[in-house]
Amino acid sequence: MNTEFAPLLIAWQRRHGRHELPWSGSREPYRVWLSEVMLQQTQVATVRAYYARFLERFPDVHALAAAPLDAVLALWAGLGYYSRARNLHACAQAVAALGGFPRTAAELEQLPGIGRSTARAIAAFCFDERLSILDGNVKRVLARLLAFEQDTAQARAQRELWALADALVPTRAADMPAYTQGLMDLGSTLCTPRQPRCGECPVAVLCQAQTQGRQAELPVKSRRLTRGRREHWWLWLERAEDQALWLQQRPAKGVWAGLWTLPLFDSEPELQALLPGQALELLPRIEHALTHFDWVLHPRRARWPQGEPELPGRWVAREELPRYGLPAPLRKLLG
DNA sequence: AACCCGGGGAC
DNA sequence: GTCCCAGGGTT
Repeated sequence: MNTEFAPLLIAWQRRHGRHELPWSGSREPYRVWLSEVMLQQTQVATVRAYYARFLERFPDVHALAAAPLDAVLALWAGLGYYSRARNLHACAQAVAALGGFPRTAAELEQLPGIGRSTARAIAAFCFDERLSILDGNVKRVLARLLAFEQDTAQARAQRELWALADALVPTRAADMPAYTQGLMDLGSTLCTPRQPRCGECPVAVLCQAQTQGRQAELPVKSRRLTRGRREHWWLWLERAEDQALWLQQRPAKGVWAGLWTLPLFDSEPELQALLPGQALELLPRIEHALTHFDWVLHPRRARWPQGEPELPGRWVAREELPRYGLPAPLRKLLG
């Protein structure tokens, strides 16, 4: 098994793998790093447009390091997991100070926003380091290939999977890019969560799940989190003279960290208290699903005659909005 | 070890 | 609706 798997996967990747992605085949650390971070928990289809915009605006790590954090967040807005943007910026500055990206996974992993798997992906693609990634794709491929029965959410299972993954890497270092890409491509295009296409799989002959007909049962994942529910009232305040919006920046931690949003209130009376006696326009509720809770937002629209409300934030002119990072539901609300 | 962090694609 | 996604950071 150890010696048969990699050659089969590599040959398949070169012929049938994905070669048309914007970052395919790149060995430039900046481009590889940017793609890997954007692709964390985010699908290829979503990343494409963001990746192109980032490269255009920040062609290299020095351009990114020199940019204000707010400009990075504005460009990241809508992609989710905003700590990635903050860490991306901090990482760019660290790399610029170092004079370039480190060339080993161990060193890369010390940088902000680069964990074990991302560090190894960069090291494999750019520097041929013989260490395996372990993302969602690889966990699924390994669990099926080896009929790995443990709950992959458990720490012990993770440790074993890392060791198993490293035991499968190819002998020749120069094969690491194709091999690493092959793991991702296999998990993404054939060894899919549901209805895997085992008939086309290059390693079906080695696959214990395929032999046992248990593809649908593997991998085993336990964690089932209970989703909460939050409800807020959202004040859409427009200045009478020019329709400027009152926006406030979110704290550096928590949901929508660093993004700009309409003021949020825990109740309607709290919101109304800012505009005594004034009629509010009730807009349809917005239901926004996040990973850990469902968020119900009640937009209330009002005009502000002149001056400033007694709230944190600032007036933002309509034409200035593109320079601000707005969360996806607000972008939709404003149309 | 458990929890937090977005948004959307695919079914 | 549910599951998943080229995971990492914090507590």
